[in-house]
Amino acid sequence: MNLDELNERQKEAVLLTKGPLLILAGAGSGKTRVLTTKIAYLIIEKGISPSSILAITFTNKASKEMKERVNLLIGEKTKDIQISTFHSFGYKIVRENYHLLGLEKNFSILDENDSISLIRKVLKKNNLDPKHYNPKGIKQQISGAKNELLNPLAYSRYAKSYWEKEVLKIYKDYQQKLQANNAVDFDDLLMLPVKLFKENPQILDKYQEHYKYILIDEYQDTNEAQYVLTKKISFKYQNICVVGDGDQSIYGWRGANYKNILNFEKDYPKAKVILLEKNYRSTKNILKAANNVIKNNKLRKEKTLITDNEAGSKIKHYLALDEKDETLYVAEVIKRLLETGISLDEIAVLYRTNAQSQVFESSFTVFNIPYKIVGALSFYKRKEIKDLVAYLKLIYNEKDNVNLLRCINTPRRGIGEKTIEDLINKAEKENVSVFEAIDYGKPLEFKKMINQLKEISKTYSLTELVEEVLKKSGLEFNLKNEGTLEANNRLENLYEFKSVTLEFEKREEEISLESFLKEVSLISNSEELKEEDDKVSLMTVHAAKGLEFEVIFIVGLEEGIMPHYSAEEIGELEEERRLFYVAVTRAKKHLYLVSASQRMRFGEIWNNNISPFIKEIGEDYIEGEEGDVFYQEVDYQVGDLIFHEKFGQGIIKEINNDLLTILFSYPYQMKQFMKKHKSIKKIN
DNA sequence: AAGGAAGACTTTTTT
DNA sequence: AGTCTTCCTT
Repeated sequence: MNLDELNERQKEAVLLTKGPLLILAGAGSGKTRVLTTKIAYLIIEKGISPSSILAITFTNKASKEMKERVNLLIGEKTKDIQISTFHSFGYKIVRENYHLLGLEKNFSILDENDSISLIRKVLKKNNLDPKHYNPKGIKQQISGAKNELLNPLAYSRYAKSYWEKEVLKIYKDYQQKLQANNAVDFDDLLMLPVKLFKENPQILDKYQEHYKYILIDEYQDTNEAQYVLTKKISFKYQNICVVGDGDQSIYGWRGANYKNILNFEKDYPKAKVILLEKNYRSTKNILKAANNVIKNNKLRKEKTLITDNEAGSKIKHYLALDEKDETLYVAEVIKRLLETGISLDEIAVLYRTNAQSQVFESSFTVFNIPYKIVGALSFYKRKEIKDLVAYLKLIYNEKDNVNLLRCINTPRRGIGEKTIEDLINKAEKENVSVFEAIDYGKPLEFKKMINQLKEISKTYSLTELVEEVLKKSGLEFNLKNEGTLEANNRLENLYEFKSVTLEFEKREEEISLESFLKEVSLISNSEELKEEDDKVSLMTVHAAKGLEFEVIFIVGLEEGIMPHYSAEEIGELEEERRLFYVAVTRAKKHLYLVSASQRMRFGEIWNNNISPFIKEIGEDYIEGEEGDVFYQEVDYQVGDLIFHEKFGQGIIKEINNDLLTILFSYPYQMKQFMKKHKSIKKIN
């Protein structure tokens, strides 16, 4: 194998195939290349069987990319390698051993919202007021416990405060409900395998023999459960290679413990450590800015990235009036960049919270800038899709009460609250599932329908099953009848779901309701919006991790947004700084930072200060847009004549603060511009 | 049981 | 500001 394209350190990391290895890889230092090359090297040069390699990533996107890149190196053998996310790997183990974990074969996976609604039910049953016992907060608490591998018993020893003791009660009930539903939640997918291995050493041994070579990406983001899981599997052969960067640890809030990376050498005394500090991605300016920012973190291992790349242009900062102006600025710069030959897919806009995407969506639509939202409110979280999936999940696992309750009266079929309550009570008394408890009236009609669909699911294809569900359930009929714009939209989404199943049937070898539901449950992002699309990417900084773009806009750089107002302790603030660091290091050539001095939040206007992180960059590497055309302040009046580079001559019809409404001649008509927009000039 | 109105809550980030 | 929940009326 030709390793000439790797630098010495990278080569070393690839060649070291035996024993524990920690690769501390700075941003843009080619760690994915190292990982994929290493996998190929193991197979081609070392003759390791692909099936004995386990490569773990955090996101589906990352695992998909790894598969693609390994595939380029070794071709179809790739499919024998276990490349998956932690959760997906956990699912595999649980499925292979369901009987030892108190589950039936067709167990369901409850997503975040399913879990929360289950907690709501537990609260209701215990007569606890959801206003006082915030279901989401309790979910987080339980989730935190599970990530620390605390089952209710262990948690009872740990729980000290009044609040924790209250949570404990709910946790216990919640676990029971899960069991009764023949269901697991996301966290169980990590926790159950560990439980399995603790209780069954011979099974652990089987997995240890199977996966002799283990590679883990983004190791700084592992939580206790993930840490213990991989430690157990790798313990026998100790061929474990982990890659990470403490400076990019941004998942502390979901239990990630970047100390796992610091402790690696303690866990594996024979561990080798390789440092990758050479950056191949960014310009010197961008990299120096990033270094300057991150060095303000006290709780870190010293590391300085260097690059041979050119100095590049300075980072730009623009102070927008408000969130609308922010989008106008970005849109304008994008238009300008396109003229210099940069293409849309080389540009990304990064923000702290999903909610910030909305303004960009509307502006980009107006300005005719094609965009795609990466991650975010996904297709699968839409109401109509969740309804449809609820039917599928119920068909697959009739004990899944959560999904039964979701669809039993959706669309409305005259099964009201009282009826449902009676059914739940009956089920509880008889110790059966709600589905089983149904024996008369309208619910019985529903039950018969589901049973029919069950039969259908045995012989029909997935897509045909979906069609039947849409027909028999009345989902389709009701939306068609409604006829509103929104209903049509929902209907389209349901039809779109058929292309999801079609695509799945084409792609996968093993087509079953089971494998399909697994994928739907674990892929929460509507990720594949066709990568090759030439569009600007909009995403959260979290979603941007691992990606790179020629041009990056980081928007909403205000105190309260980034750093987020919820970050109070020093540790949390440092995580916000790492987040900013991750954002900055996504940029290859051009980096634009934008803050808005005013922003609408929760329907209120907020005045925020500029993010302190911007000052940390250092004056040498950043310049304000003040000197730029964006800051020409001209006194405009209604009736003034304007010249626009594209629309020609126009006249100001209205002035609203900094917004001009200008009437252009045919065929352009009325358009609105910010006063300081560079494309317009006053004609004297 | 359904539909509409008032009211609460949201927006941290993901599997 | 927009969505989701709960309450109230029919």
